[in-house]
Amino acid sequence: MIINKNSPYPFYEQVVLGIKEDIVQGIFQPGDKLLSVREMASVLMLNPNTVSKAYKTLESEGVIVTVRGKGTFVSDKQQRHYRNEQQVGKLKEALEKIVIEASYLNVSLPELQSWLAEISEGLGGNSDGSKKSSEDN
Amino acid sequence: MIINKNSPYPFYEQVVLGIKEDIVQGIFQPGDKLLSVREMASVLMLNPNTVSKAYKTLESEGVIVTVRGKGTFVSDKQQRHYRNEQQVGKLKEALEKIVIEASYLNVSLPELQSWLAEISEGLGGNSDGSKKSSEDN
Amino acid sequence: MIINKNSPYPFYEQVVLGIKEDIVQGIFQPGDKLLSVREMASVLMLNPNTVSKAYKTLESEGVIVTVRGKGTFVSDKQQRHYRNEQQVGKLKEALEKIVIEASYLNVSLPELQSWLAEISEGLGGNSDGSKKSSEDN
Amino acid sequence: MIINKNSPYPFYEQVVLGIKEDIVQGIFQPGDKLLSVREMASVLMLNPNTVSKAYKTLESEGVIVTVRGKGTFVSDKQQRHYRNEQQVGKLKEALEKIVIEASYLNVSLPELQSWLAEISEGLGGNSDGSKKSSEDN
DNA sequence: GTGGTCTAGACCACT
DNA sequence: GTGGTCTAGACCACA
Repeated sequence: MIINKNSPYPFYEQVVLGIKEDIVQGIFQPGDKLLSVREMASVLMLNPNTVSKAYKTLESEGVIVTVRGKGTFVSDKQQRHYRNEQQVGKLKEALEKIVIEASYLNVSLPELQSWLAEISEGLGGNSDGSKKSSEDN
Repeated sequence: MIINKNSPYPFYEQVVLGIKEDIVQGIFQPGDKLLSVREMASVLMLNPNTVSKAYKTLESEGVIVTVRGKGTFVSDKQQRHYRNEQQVGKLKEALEKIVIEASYLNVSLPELQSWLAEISEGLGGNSDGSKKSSEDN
Repeated sequence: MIINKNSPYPFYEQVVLGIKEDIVQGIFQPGDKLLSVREMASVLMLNPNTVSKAYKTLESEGVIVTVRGKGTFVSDKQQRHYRNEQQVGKLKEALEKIVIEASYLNVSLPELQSWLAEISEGLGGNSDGSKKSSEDN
Repeated sequence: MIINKNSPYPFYEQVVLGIKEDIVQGIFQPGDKLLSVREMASVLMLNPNTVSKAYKTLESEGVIVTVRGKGTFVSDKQQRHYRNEQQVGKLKEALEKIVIEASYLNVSLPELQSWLAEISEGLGGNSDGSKKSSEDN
């Protein structure tokens, strides 16, 4: 995971997304222990408060669970993979925004579609146990 | 155009997006005069400064042009439709974020693809003169 | 004289400058009669109020004089060519601003100097009677 | 930096220019942290919003970068020193205006040239590390 | 009438 | 602490 300090996205959101990405890719499996807030902060060169906020966000979304005195773990699949229609709505809205912006940047629909396929391919929605290398994250 | 006062997006960004959407849909044509800052503010129940900020943002993106003492107008297509690769990169990144979130919400790739098609259809990249009713905005 | 309706400069200032330019170039001589406000407005496709404001500005600077019932005339040289140190100060300040901006645009000093020479050449500070064609103004 | 509250230039533009000047003179170096919006506002006796607007303008020009929650910093030279021909055109136009006004104030070309040399000397396009005192600002 | 600038003061997100 | 957003209301320049 890399934090882009010049990104318009807040650091903590980048952490949230990065961890989700790792889980989607199967790098992290349910039950795996995450780095502690301090370790993660050290690795990413962020303020521990920032990492803490990210963990809290993930926990509120049910993605991870914190066990006092033990650490933070990736929660079970069932717990996270429920379909919140409200959030689905937001997602659709975000996609709509992208389509409008794309139109302004001369990015065609087929191009968007190919991006979509390409990204999905890259993430590899593999929910099986095959881990991917994460050396450069 | 409706401003969602509970949205996490700033009002002025919603205005920016809304106007872009109207232009993409052909409701606004190049050369058309937008509502004045005050009128728009009144219609949307926003502070004129907020609308002004949106207009300035759109102007800096080349979407509209303001003529002092006259008003604000939709600029010519040629002027806005250049392809800024940096912004295209951002767009792709945003799409990536969506794919990850989708995976989390149990939204499948085919579903995303169908959304994409559906949204594009709805906007209808019609660059001809046929205006669409704006009732459904 | 051409009014650039997309220029950041106000129309009336462009008119002021344009007339001064014509006088500097010798197209207008002391005593010459200017177009009436209405004629000038018609020629330049401007609102008469705008031209009127330009004329008033020029008159307050002593560049032209208005004779009631007769029209507006270029004033005598002596009257206009006095050296107002306050305005000279402003001029110097404006030049300073240009130098700073130039530095930001990678425009070197020699380049600025050559521009200066070139522009002066173009205007041709000819105070003799030789008129220049003004067809394209 | 001094804000002239009687100047025809907007405050925020004066701030923009003043900061650029400081950078050109080497008082501010790439990476240096600017005063916070509130501090600068306090020092200049302006409203924070006005300073904020200046900072945003500078950021949009690539002169400075803001890091959320951290502050505002002078950006790297490479990032800002690209040559935008459109802006160069504006610069030339501004110089032209000055030449015309100069002619009206009996300021000769040689005098303008000496001003130019003098100003450049004063700013001293020193890109080395030698800071200048800012007492005379 | 138009948009542009400025102020004062509030609240929020981020570090 | 930082900057970002929003409001309310004032004044000005321009057409």
